[in-house]
Amino acid sequence: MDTIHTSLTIQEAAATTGLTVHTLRYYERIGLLMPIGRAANGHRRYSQQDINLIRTLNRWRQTGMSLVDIQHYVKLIEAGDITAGERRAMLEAHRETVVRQMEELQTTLELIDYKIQNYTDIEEKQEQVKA
Amino acid sequence: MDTIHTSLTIQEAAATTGLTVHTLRYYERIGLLMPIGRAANGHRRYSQQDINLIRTLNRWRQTGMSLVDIQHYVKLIEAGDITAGERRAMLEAHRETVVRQMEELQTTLELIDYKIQNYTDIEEKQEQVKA
DNA sequence: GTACAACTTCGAGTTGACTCTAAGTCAAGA
DNA sequence: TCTTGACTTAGAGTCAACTCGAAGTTGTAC
Repeated sequence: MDTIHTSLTIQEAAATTGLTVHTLRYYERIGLLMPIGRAANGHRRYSQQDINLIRTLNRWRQTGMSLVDIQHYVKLIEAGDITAGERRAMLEAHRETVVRQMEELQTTLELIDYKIQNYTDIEEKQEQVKA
Repeated sequence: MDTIHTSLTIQEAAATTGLTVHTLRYYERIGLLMPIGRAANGHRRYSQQDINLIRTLNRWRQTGMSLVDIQHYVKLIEAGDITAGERRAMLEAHRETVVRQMEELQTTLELIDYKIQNYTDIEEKQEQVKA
């Protein structure tokens, strides 16, 4: 049966978000996700909105925001538009850390390229000796 | 006494590398750093070469290379020029992960800016209501 | 000569973020 | 009906990377 589902099971949610079912339940348990809707049998059903939120939170996670801070961010969302200013402030702070990370990665990239060149030179010298 | 020291104490090494003295000793203990030279009293003395290596390893760390992989990298350095090819391979692999991280950060940056704009719009609407 | 601070080792404890297990419920298929 | 497999909860276990504490040594400052 190819149900046109507007909501996803936990397996499907895991598949589309790249998290595991364990992690999805864990996130909900620690209050990082608002309680997810349930089917008649008690099983979780993830709405498209849930999925979008999870994708967003996952981006914050993967760029170094802690679970505690993300928790706070979600609380702000739940509290409604009145918290828009505070949410903006959080994102502006996170923006700074993202920019700093990019700078560090850029510097590291240059170091890597420099060292790769060094190692390549050494390898070429070794080839010459053999020849 | 302003000694012109060519080598640094563990405190000084911590200060210039941004690591803690605990972490410096920990790194040495797990074999991530080759044994550091000692003064007559048994205290560690970090040479400029040690400091340079620590700075480099710290870059690999802060861009996501695991301690186990860094350990391996240091072993290769200790083994000399013969390992240049393997070191180059490691750095080429790490280069890939660094580039991927940068891409992810860039995407996240765009999402952050989009959301900051959203929140700013909401805040402006709230100002209008008050006025 | 004794207090003090900085060092030493070794092992234990902590933190953040999962990850897994046990025990149980429930619906669909053979 | 019985098995199978996905789901549920609560709590325990794991892992990487530190981080700290205890007990002891040493070198300068008063």
